[in-house]
Amino acid sequence: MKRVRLQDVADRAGVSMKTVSNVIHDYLHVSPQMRARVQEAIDELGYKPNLLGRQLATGRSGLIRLAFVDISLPYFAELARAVSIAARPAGYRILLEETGATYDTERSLLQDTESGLFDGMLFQPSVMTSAQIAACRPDLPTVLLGEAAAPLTMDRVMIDNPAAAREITSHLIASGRRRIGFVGHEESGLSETSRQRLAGYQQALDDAGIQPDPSRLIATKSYDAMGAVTAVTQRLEAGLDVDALVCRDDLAAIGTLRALNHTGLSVPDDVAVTGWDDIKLSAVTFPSLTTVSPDVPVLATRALTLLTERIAGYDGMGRHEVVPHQIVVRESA
Amino acid sequence: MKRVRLQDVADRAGVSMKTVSNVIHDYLHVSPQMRARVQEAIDELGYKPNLLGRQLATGRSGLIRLAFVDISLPYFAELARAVSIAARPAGYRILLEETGATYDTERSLLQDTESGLFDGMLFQPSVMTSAQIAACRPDLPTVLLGEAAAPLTMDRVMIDNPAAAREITSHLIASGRRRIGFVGHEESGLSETSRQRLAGYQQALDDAGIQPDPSRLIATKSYDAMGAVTAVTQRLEAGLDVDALVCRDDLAAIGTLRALNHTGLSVPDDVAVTGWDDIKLSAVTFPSLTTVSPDVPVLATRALTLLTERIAGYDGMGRHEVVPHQIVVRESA
DNA sequence: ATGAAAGCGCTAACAC
DNA sequence: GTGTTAGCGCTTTCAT
Repeated sequence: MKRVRLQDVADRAGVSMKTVSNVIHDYLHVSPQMRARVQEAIDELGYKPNLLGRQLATGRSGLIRLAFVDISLPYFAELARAVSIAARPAGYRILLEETGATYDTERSLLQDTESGLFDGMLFQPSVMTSAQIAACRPDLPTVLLGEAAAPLTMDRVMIDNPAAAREITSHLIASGRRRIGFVGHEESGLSETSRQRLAGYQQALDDAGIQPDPSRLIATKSYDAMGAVTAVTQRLEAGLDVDALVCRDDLAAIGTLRALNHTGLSVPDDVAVTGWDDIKLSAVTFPSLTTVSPDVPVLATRALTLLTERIAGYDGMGRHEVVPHQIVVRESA
Repeated sequence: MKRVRLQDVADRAGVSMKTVSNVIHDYLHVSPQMRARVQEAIDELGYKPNLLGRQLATGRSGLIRLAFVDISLPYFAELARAVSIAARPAGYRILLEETGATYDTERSLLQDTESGLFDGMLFQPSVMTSAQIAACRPDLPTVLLGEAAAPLTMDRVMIDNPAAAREITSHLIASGRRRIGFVGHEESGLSETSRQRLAGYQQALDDAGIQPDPSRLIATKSYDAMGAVTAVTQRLEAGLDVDALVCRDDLAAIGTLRALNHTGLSVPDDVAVTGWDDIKLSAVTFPSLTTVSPDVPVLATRALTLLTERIAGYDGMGRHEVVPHQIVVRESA
């Protein structure tokens, strides 16, 4: 069975392409009998509009590029789901793009050598700095996600990281912890994310008159939980002295949980632990994680709204939106 | 700055569109000086080929639809990553589609009312039966993923579920367990996946001359870990008598771990636990999970190869491929 | 080795 | 209300 085109349907129904197009798009001013006749032809021929033709004619693809480090990191998987759910009613589909946290890949997202495929992009940078991003001036409508790098000229949606870090650290202090460490920042090349969370962590200590102790900072080699297992275990064996650990994200917290358990320390009795992201599994670890919970559905919705406005032609300065977060208190702290 | 088209570049360089096109596609027979002149025009104008035009002209979009239940389930996130990595060198991009495990959504994937956007589809069904899928006859080249429903006419890639279930259950038996339960199948409407894993589990018990005990089967209300926490906790409180639990997947196992810990039972001393999928976190739980590890990269690669062949026009019977798996023994069993 | 021109399938402005 | 027609930007025979 060969391909059926709009013209074929028109011929079959004895009308023009325009009329068939009207029927397909539920255009108002079509007489019922005409509509029925055309619909019949569509059904008989099994006509399916070819989206490539439509896209070329309208100049819009209905595709949004969603780019971040790695879909296998639970936070990003959950983010992708939220975005994909929010995109559907807006008539957009999501095309997945992973950067692997390399500069070249991130840059090539902004400096695309081809055009037309995407109507817009949602991009959570991880290694590019604000200045580098600003220098690229993507010609695709773009909204940045997360706390990393955002030039004033571009839209961005995030949660207030320093505030959240301060809150969750204060929660630990309020429960009597004093020897509070931090787990999960990069060994070198601190990301903006880590920087902001560390800043909030330190601020909370300062607020409470606690002297921050650099020996309680535990960097990791990778963003997965294993990186934290290795790093924390090693530092515990070296005599790390803490009664609480603020982790950069839930994966680091899960790794930390394992390292502590493995060393024979009990959570939260010996050491309290907090996470960040509130990934689904954080409620099921043992003990379950006290964590920072960003409102991901709102984040996705807002980002998509801003992007839609850009696509529609809005050309003003960058809007930097902050969406809500909360501290979810569970067993680990 | 307005859009630059192929014709603009051609005008600028004083050549025809064809020549510009040749340069862009690294066509062999172009004189070096011509190539240089055209390239200069491309650079000066900042020309970026419009993919929509190309797609319409070639009839191929370079897009593959990847459809499964829910990207926020770690196994699917890891699968998506593997597919997206395998797709890149083949020149394909991945468009994400979640079915939410509903019949209507799965069906609408196969009965698409539009065409042209995708060159092919990778689809892991979860609720449709083989007969239902066969009845739909998608007109898009399609390869099915996973053990669920696959008509003889369609390609499919999976691991040998009954064998793997039998192996991991036998591993428990070999380590002296006898009162072995199963966790994580659906309360009603057993999926093909659960059916096959239960079959292998039962086979292993039969092999060892152990009488399967239906009271040791623990169904769950959802595929997330929470479903297992609830179900297992409840059954433990009701006096469940087991020394091992084979879980349908790692999420169920993680939930089971928590339920056991919470009840004061130790893993693996009191109860051994096994998972399925070898998601990244299964190495970091405490205790870490003994689990079935499908070779996901190979699965993704093979699926993509079969799909590429279909796209290229292969029209033979369905190929049903089995990719390797192994039992990864960790602390939990 | 390069150019001319006919599509790819659909949309939308304009005419009737 | 419905038909005509000119693109959308690129590829691709077929000439030259």
